[in-house]
Amino acid sequence: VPGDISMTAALTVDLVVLTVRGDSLSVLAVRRGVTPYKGRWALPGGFVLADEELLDAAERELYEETGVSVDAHLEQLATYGSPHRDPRGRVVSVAYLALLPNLPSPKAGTDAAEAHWRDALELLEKDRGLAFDHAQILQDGIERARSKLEYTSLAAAFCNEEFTIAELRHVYETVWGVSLDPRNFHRKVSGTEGFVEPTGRTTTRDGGRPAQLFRRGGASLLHPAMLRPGRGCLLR
Amino acid sequence: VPGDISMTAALTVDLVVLTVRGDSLSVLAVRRGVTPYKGRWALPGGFVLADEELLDAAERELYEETGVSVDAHLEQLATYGSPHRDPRGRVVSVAYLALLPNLPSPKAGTDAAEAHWRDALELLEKDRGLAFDHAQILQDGIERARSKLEYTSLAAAFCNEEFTIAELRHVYETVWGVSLDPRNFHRKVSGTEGFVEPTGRTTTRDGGRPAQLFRRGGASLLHPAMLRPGRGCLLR
DNA sequence: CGAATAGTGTCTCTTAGACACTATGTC
DNA sequence: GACATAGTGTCTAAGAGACACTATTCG
Repeated sequence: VPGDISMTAALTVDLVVLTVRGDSLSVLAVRRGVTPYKGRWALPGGFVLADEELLDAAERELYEETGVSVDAHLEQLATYGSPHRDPRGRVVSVAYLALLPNLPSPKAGTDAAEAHWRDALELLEKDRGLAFDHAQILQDGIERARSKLEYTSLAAAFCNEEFTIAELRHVYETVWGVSLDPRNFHRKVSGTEGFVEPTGRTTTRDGGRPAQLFRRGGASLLHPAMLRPGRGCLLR
Repeated sequence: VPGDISMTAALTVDLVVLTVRGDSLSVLAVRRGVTPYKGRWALPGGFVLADEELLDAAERELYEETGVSVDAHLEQLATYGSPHRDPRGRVVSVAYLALLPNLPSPKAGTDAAEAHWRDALELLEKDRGLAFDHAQILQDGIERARSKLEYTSLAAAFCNEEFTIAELRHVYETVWGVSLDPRNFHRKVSGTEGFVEPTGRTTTRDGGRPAQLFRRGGASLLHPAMLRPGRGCLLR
């Protein structure tokens, strides 16, 4: 390691794991059992191993907390390295954003740390603060997810292998916190080539007329974009 | 610093400093004087000090290399931490993206390290490789800049305090590597509230009819977006 | 049958893009 | 005047959003 005035830091990955459960955007949170911030909610995460890639560390933590190994979207969010963000010393955290379908078994392969689904917005507002700077990280993760729904096909990462258009719409409505016209949404999604592919099968799990089932299409960037409604001509 | 299987890493910031010079998108590069990668081009950067914020470290490096302290856009790009990206040991680099107007004095407050403007795309293709993983970082920085021009008013960060619509258009054309219709571009920019504000002054520096001068407007997000032309219905 | 959800058709308004045309400076 | 660049008007095609209407299941 090079010398001079350099400095070393401990290196962690923290995860913002989002899913849609019922009508709420949920995030995976753990209750801290040790100081500092004992008893407070925190994002799951842990130290990067000596010879480990950052992304591998994130995947490992995700697996340890949820049992999920594939089928999840995982991307680097941002890095947080304020000198005193951790009272124990200089700890730099590389945050990752994961988007998951609503899992049948919420925390299958859980080890000691007990992970819980919490309403993401509620966790931000109440509970007078998450541990460390995790409120900021969560806020950034939510905003990233919201904006990526606009111009990518990432919303499908919140759905199961097979899903209906209505379920996909429910993802948008929940993440954005808005209502969308079902008819326009249907026309838009089915008209955007590569967004979804019909499987030929149908389901009646939502009642009413059977709905076609779709899987994710090949496109990752949407054109034209699926714009969030209710924004004026410009924003800050 | 907590114990167990944790690990510490040296922490650096690297800068992707972009500007538009003539008809080329240029990036600030330094020629390495020491091993490893001696004699190769690299992005400017350096170690984070013991009690320093990451953003402060990036601002400090930017100032040391260019003499620029304000008026520049500076944002975190991504973090690169492969175990062996630096042969000297585990070095994690937090990359920042800076967008500057074409400076009258390219490297005013330069210290020992000599920084040069290089054509960004040329540097990526020729020169058989930048040092470390800097080609990847540069690639990511360029792509970030390109996509942010679409939905933010960031293009004005490449211009001086006062600029003409044609100069702003030239930024888009250079960064995206396309040609835009001057008439439609003018109508679009002047019709998007908050993008630019007229100063009342004019200039004839481009020849022809005098052009109005503008300054940056209050908006940072553009609605509707300024979409890159020549993209089909979807990508990738 | 009625209730519920799926999916289509149609209309209007806004915007992108193409391009004719006018405006105002320099040589 | 010729030339160059600035800026406006107009037309067309495509997408967003509103919403009437048809389709297909369950009870």
